[in-house]
Amino acid sequence: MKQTNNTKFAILGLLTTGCHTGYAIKQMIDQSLNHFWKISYGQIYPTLKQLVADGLATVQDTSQEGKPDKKEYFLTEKGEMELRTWLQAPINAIATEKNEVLLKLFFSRHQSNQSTIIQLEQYRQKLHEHYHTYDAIEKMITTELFNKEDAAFWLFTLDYGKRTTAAAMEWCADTVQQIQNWEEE
Amino acid sequence: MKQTNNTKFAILGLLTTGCHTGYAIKQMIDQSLNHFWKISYGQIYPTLKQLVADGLATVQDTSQEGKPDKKEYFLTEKGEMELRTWLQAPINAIATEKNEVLLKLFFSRHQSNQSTIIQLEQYRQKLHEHYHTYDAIEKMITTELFNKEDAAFWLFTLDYGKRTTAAAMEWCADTVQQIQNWEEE
DNA sequence: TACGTCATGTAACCGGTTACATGATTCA
DNA sequence: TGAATCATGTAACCGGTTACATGACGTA
Repeated sequence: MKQTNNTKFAILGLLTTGCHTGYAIKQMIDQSLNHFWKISYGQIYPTLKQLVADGLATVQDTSQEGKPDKKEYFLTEKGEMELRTWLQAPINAIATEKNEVLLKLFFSRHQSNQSTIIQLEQYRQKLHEHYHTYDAIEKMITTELFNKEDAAFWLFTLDYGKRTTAAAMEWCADTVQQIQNWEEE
Repeated sequence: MKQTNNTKFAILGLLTTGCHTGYAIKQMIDQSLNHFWKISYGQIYPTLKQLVADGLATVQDTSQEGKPDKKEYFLTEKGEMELRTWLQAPINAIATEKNEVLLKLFFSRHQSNQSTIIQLEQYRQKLHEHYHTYDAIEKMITTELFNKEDAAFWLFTLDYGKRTTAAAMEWCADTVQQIQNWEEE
């Protein structure tokens, strides 16, 4: 029994945010949803086609000046209803995120403490970069003129990213510290 | 160009923790690695077979009293080397974890604030349960006699889970609070 | 005899990425 | 003429789950 296909709803939702082409959807995902959802063209275009087939969206060929033609998709009423129904449906179990660093740490008695520390420091560095990305997106949303109603929710998702990333960074620092303390004994 | 196949290394690593059968590996994963890695039998058994084919492990049929026969796998020296090499290899980019709650929140202007709050509360409840699971595993590791060298690292991974979960729970509470404040204006 | 645990395995399916193909338009 | 951006699309592949099949052994 399958349950998810949340990607379909991600696209359904993005069609309400001013994105109406596969290309625009992809850009939006890479810019703003990147920290909790990502989709490739290999999914986007077939899904859009499917939405039309299911009567959840309509297409329309549009020619532009100075740019190639594009296909614009718009939600139908049925599509909007589908989105709202999904929004209210209870969430499934929290997905297990695969964490390569934790997996390595789990088996780290097989390597030197120094090697483990290097891994943790590298991880912290990456988390740090992520954190700054969140900051940058946050500034973009607050300064550029987006739909104000959407913006509040988008900032919430960024806050989530910042908080959990900050917690992970602290953990990194503390764990490195603890391993270093072993050495001194 | 593929990169990962970390699952192979997860199994390689688990063979050093006292697990020597596919069944035991599965149990270990469900009990202790569940929050950052999970593997189904559909991957375990074929992978074990592959490890032997690649000379990274050996098999041996063992009959037990009072239990069915089993196949015991042991790392070869080549297998141990493979594990150590992987441990020291730099981590790839941090994987994007798909978060259904954040996805819904992102589009939540399409539903009532009350519905959004319900979702967030349900999420917080699930995080809460996860937190208690971490606590339980932590107690198990500290009380039962495990390899002490392994135990320290295992506790680090649990600490990570607890800290990031705690941060997420706080975010939930604060976000609900903010949405409720809107109503009062 | 039926249930629970221990134990091994695989075929079908599915969500998703990667790599590739194509082509319009603009600008340096 | 060649690079950058805008734009659409798909076939091959892959990691992984699900559902199913099988069976030994102990215990109620």
